[in-house]
Amino acid sequence: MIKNPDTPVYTISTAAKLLGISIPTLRMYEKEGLIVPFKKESKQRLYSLTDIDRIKCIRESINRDKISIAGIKRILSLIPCWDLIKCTAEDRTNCMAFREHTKPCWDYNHTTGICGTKQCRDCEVYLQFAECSKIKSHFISITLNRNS
Amino acid sequence: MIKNPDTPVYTISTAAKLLGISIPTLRMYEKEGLIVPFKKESKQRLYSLTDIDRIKCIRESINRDKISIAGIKRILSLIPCWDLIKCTAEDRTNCMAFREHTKPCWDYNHTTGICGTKQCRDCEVYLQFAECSKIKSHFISITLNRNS
DNA sequence: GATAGTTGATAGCTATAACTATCAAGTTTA
DNA sequence: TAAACTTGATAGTTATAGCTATCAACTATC
Repeated sequence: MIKNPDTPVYTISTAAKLLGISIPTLRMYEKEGLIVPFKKESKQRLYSLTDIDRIKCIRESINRDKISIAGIKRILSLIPCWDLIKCTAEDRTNCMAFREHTKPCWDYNHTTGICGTKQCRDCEVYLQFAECSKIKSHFISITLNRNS
Repeated sequence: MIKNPDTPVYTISTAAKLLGISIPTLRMYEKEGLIVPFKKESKQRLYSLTDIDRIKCIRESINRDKISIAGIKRILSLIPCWDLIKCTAEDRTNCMAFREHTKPCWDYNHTTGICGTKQCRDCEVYLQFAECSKIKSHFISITLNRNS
């Protein structure tokens, strides 16, 4: 029996039911680069429990906090991925996710560096920031744990 | 002849003309906590050249980038003010701007710590992030200059 | 002291972001 | 092999965010 919350198990229809939203909405979030569901070879999407929680968080930002999707994308683009996965200086200068601030790193097509070697869905950057509030607390720990 | 771009010189009507927007819009941005114009004793507002540029930047985020005002507020709330002005640990735990992530630090009523001693408008945190793109580049310099 | 600007506040407009319904074609499952 | 899903895509709906007009009262400026 699978208990790992990161294992993709829910089809798009069950995910939509669990969240109380429509299927096209889930596809839109994906097209906007907010989520990266698992995809079978047949292109069928599967969502994990963490995915469901991530989408709940996105919906709270949109509905309760009135943050637009473009706003969420910019916020996610601020995650210091280069620091988490320890990019080389060369990796960084070649990386659009490092230079821009329009969308999350996992919405770029990475070919070089560490990002070229793994699926963004399985990357610690994606996994670590499923919850929205983690972003600020990450910056707090970065600044406070720094030895200046 | 005054050349300092931070000196408040423009009335609200000239600021509105320079930006091509209405006066109520400028007052709304202020009410939302996006800007902190100088106020004379008579409550009359005065805007500096830096203020004008700051508002231009806000308008680009809203109109071109489709980021909502609530989204801009959350982004500005991520600025590590505690790190810039070197808050004490006690200051931080008492500070809502440190604990929350809903609006910029300069939109809180600070009474204790360093923030209780000066006007937010004159604070380096406010002055340093007049330009939107400065936020990500600040995080970049924090992470890259860290001696781990 | 009269004209032009300011203040805060309320009410109304409008463009559009977020979402859903529906489609034909393909895939899964029993 | 049929029923129930899925896929991507387009077109339509709706709530509301962002903005403006306008108000009476107050303040600046000449």
